Amino acid sequence: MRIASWNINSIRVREDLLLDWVRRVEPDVLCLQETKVVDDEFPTDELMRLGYAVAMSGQPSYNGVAILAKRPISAIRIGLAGEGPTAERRAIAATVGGVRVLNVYVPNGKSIESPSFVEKLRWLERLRLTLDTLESADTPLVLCGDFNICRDDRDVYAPDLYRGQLHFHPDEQRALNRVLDFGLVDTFRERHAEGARYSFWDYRAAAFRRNEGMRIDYVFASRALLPRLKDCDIDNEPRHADKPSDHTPVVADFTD
DNA sequence: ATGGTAGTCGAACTA
Repeated sequence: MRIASWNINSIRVREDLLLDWVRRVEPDVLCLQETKVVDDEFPTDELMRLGYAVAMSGQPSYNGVAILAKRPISAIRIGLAGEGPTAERRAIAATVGGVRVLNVYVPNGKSIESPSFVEKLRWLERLRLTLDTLESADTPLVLCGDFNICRDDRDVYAPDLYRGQLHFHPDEQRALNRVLDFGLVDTFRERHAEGARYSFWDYRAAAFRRNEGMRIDYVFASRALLPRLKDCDIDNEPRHADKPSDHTPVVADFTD
């Protein structure tokens, strides 16, 4: 079972790139972030023609998450525990092929001095609360998405430049570790110890050409699912496109 | 080169 996560940065602009990638990689589950469309404008028909069912939670202009699956989708849940209908669309969960899948787009935080940074930390606390109250690490579960946090020095191209700054601040690293303490493991790190493997490169300053990136997108697996992990890797190919997303997909393979 | 680039929406905000 192949489960992938990709911050697509506007599904309207990236529709052809997405469909080409899906045809080539054929994920069983694809979690998308930053779709930036309301549900009516989501390319549901095109994806259905490729055999995918779609669960989505969109909003105008910003955010928006979706889960695409080649197998039937059930138990769809929009948002985090306790969120009202006006909350930003940053989380969606669904069950596919016996695996509980949580797809999240963690707030960026803007800067460590910003109130948005505090909101980012609180959002991660609510994610942990959602796991504690509604999920179990003793069943097959994947938590994936754009977390906007580098976990350690290997995950950022210039650790000494970014240390203590946004995406690489101990407060957000601690908040993410509290989420993982639920019973989740970084599947990429289970298979790859090397640094300089990134999932995001800023559009500016030829960052991708220089491989000046960050690993901020993850596929985490519950301790119950981890024994089924075959591999996890980052697919840089779509970042070479004419109009790429600034993120590239993370792909994890599990035995059925 | 004295910020850079991209998306949304149609000025300014987000990333």
